[in-house]
Amino acid sequence: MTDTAAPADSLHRTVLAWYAAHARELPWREPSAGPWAVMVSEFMLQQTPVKRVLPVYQEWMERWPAPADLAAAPSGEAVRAWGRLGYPRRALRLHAAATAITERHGGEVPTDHAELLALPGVGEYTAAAVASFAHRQRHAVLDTNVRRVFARLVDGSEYPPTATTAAERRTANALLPERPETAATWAVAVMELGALVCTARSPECGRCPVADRCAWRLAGSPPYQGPPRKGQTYAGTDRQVRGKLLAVLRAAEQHQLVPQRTLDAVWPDPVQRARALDGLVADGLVEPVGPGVYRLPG
DNA sequence: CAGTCGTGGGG
DNA sequence: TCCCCAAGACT
Repeated sequence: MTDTAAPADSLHRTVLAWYAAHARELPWREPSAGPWAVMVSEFMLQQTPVKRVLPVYQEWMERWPAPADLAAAPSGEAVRAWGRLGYPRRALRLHAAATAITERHGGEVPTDHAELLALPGVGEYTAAAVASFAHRQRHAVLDTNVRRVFARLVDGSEYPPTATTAAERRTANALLPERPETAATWAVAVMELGALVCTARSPECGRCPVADRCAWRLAGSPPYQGPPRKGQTYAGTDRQVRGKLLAVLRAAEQHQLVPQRTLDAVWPDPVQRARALDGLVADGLVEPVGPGVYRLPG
């Protein structure tokens, strides 16, 4: 045997061949893309589609080609450059991760999974993704795409459970090729299959290389039966107000101060407005400079 | 562990 | 139009 146990071997070959033929060309997958590039892309891709990440990613890497470059900039500049990607705390965490990498790891993105996990903004998924994609290590990489593919292919369910379970980790590990290099390509290949073919809403099973062995299809594609999946409410919430406030602050020049009344214009309810602004300050996304004057953190 | 945290595009 | 959801992390 080479890398894989017999039953999974055919599955590996099939998915890897599909990936070789259909993988998207993305900048963080180029041979020139190092661990930092992979890490930046992973932060930006948390809950944000590839298409919207691309332009911001390109500018970001030109401006801050290494962790030390970002660490040397004010955190507010990271928030500004983040633009409208959403969840701007990710920008703050990426800046904090760059600082930690610079201070604790000599400016090199760590290779060790536990050290990656210890970085701000790096959870189970991102640690495994960087270790796998950038450092070519053998890790189960469980993101929403992979979980959905395995739910269908292996478990016969249309959707995975709400939170990642031990059973899912066992499945992912059991299917992981032995050879690290193969495992790393397998991880990104399964993810790509979920992103392009085995999608959440309308999977294109006619184009799926493993449709013939998909447990969900073989069961007749039964509709999801679990508990109703949580819808994300947004309109009228603090999140929307925070977004509007931060948009105003991003639009200001770096050293320009924004007066309270400018912020007051974004939302009619003063109570909610104040709560949202306080939250942004507490999160470190906004810096109060003086009485009624704000800016992005310098 | 369920809630919170942005934003925009496609069905 | 409205609703879903997109390479999650943190509390």
